[in-house]
Amino acid sequence: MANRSRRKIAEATISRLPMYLRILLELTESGVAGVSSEKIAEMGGINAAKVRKDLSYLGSYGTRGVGYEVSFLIFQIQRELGIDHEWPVVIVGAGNLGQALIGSGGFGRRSYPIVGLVDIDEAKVGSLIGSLRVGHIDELPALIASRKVAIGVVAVPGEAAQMVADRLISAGVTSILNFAPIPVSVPAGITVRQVDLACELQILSFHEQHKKKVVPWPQVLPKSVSA
Amino acid sequence: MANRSRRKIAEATISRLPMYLRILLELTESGVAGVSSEKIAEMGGINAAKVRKDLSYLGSYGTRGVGYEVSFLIFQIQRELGIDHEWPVVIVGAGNLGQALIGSGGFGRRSYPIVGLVDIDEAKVGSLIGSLRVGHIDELPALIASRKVAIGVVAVPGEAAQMVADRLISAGVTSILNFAPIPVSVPAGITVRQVDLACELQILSFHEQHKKKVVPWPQVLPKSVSA
DNA sequence: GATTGTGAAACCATTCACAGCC
DNA sequence: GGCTGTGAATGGTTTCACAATC
Repeated sequence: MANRSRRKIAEATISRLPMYLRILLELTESGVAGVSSEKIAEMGGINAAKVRKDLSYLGSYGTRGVGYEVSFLIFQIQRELGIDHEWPVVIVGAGNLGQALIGSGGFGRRSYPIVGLVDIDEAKVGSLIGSLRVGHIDELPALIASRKVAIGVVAVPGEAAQMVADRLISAGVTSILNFAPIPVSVPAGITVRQVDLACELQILSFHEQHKKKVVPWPQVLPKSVSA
Repeated sequence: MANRSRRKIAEATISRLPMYLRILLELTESGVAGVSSEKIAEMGGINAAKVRKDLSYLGSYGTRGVGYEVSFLIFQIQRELGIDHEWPVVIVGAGNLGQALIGSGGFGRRSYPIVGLVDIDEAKVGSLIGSLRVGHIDELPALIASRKVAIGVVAVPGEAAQMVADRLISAGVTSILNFAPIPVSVPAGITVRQVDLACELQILSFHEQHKKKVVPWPQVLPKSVSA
């Protein structure tokens, strides 16, 4: 409630909010109640001034001379990220990747219940993965409408990605998380995020190569957060 | 050979090189030989001036009035990314995610052969995943030395990530791609990239939430590339 | 006429440094 | 004394706009 129409949060800050949230949840689980920007910075591998500036976008929720209250910050970040309520998601593609996303638990736990898993392959339809029954892709419109799904996850091979995205959108989804290596195009108003696992490897080998040639040894590259 | 000690490539540019490579490979497969910055920009969902500036870091390989030669650009980008030769990788963790990374093919194909898959769980050791035998984590040092592995992939639950990273590093790896939701800390000289699948979802729900409240409809958010 | 390559301008993000507060 | 919050300084990225080239 406090911060409706505060100054606009910088895009770079938004991309770090999930990291802060992860760190704070970790602290909470270890029973820590208060934390300084210095400590958060160290845990995240970034600089303390950045932490303070980022957190100040949420509002002035720290106490000078003391630090931040962990549980209160968690609440504020969750609210900002839109996860003070749940976001049911549908996964298209019951292959290895789809299964990994379900199995990893990172999705279902905390705010993103997986309410449907569908595939185009008749052979997979009806089988069970974890406690989820694999549905047919034709069930998408009904599923999305009945469970009020806003976010669809594309976990299919590249060739099928555009088709799947189109079907998700026409079924009513307004955001897409795409794990296929081919970007999909979408009409205005639909948000897409593209995750390419191999791309991360390429950036890594770039640095690896140049480490050897340019800076022989003691260089600390910042840890990077995806996106 | 042409561009040793050209001006330093911007970090933001590096993060887009994998995208350009993907686009160019796609073009090549459709038999297209020449391309303009405009076309690349359109396919990547970005602005043409950015494409030109990015590509100019590699050298002046375009022809004014004409455009770029696809195959030559591919060669240059691959060289810059360090994938004119192969980078053998080891994956630690034979769970769903490890299997998905192997199965997706995006790794093994093109320059990153998976030369080892190990797990700490004795029950999994010895089983076959695709054509790979699952090894025991104790085999890491031998594997890394004999196959000259520089990059290790961490695909284990968060609790185990730091331990796995430490073992990879002491076995001789100098870069780590971490899929566990907990960042690992490493000594200077070791490069880490952190990929958090749930983090992408959180950013998506942030935009989803604010789309409704702030910008009601026609807004095109740029597609984003992970990292 | 078309398209690149690149200075210069505009914009955004990070870091510094310190006043303000506990 | 310790730590936050934030203006100001710095550094990096994107976009513009146009001369150079084919």
